[in-house]
Amino acid sequence: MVNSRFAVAIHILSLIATTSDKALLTSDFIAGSVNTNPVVVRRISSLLKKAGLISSRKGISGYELTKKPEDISLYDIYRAVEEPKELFAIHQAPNPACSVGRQIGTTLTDVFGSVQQAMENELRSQTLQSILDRLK
Amino acid sequence: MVNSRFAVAIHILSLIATTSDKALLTSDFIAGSVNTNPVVVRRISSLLKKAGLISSRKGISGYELTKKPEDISLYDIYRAVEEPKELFAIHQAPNPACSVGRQIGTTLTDVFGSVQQAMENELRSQTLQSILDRLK
DNA sequence: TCAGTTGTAACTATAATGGTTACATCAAAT
DNA sequence: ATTTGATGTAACCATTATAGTTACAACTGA
Repeated sequence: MVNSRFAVAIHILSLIATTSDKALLTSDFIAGSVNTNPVVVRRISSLLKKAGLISSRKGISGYELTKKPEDISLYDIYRAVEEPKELFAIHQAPNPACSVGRQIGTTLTDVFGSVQQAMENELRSQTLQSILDRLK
Repeated sequence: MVNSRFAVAIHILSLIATTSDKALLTSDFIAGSVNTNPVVVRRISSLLKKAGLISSRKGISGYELTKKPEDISLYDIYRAVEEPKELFAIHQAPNPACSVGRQIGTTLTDVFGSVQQAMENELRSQTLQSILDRLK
């Protein structure tokens, strides 16, 4: 497998959304639920904070959502924790002396772009609230 | 970037489809167009061959498509060269003592599955022929 | 002042990937 | 038959991404 940051981010946000006593939500506590190291939680929380999805203050325990769960799409979360890289890489510098080599780059950019669009549209169609509904 | 096998596979198949003199299609020649090492080409060709998309014979130069370009979907190519792994990984062993931890696994499997479906459907909707059309 | 927490830098182990060398195997031309 | 040139594949290396970990500065409230 490649990368579980997205999954962990959703886990973290779900915990925050469903825990009424916010002071319980230390990175240690969250790490216990995710089953990882507290620093991993703080690292991902830091990304979610930069993206404006949660708030926290140094020295004080507790994280809070800054938006309602129905206003946080999975796309928002995805963009918060993933590098803005493409789904599929395109090999560098194909031979411009070859007809295929000359045009494959832009062609693949277009095609891969439409695939990525399809994926991102699906991510946009679901929210943290949809996740919470499924958890019940 | 992560993985350009898919892009290289499409490049290889496009070259095979558009080259009339099949004997020209050595791994060396293809590598010259892709701008990589011939072994990389043979490695990916081997996967395409296992998937039944092309044919070749040891000792004889030349690769050939075994199907018409309109009958090779991008999904077929994708499946030929990518490990059957999920788009997003799910963290292992979340805490079953926690309500979220207990249910997040199946929830994420469902949600990520629908996202992957969306992506794969888009891949199924395009073929090698659509790529060739764009190359003109 | 002190205990507990977040934020972050730094290091490590692991895994995936692409490039490379090497070589066995095979087919066709000579 | 020998030689030449090709595919098929194993093996190794360098690079990169990731998750886990240790360490510690900065901060808050008791």
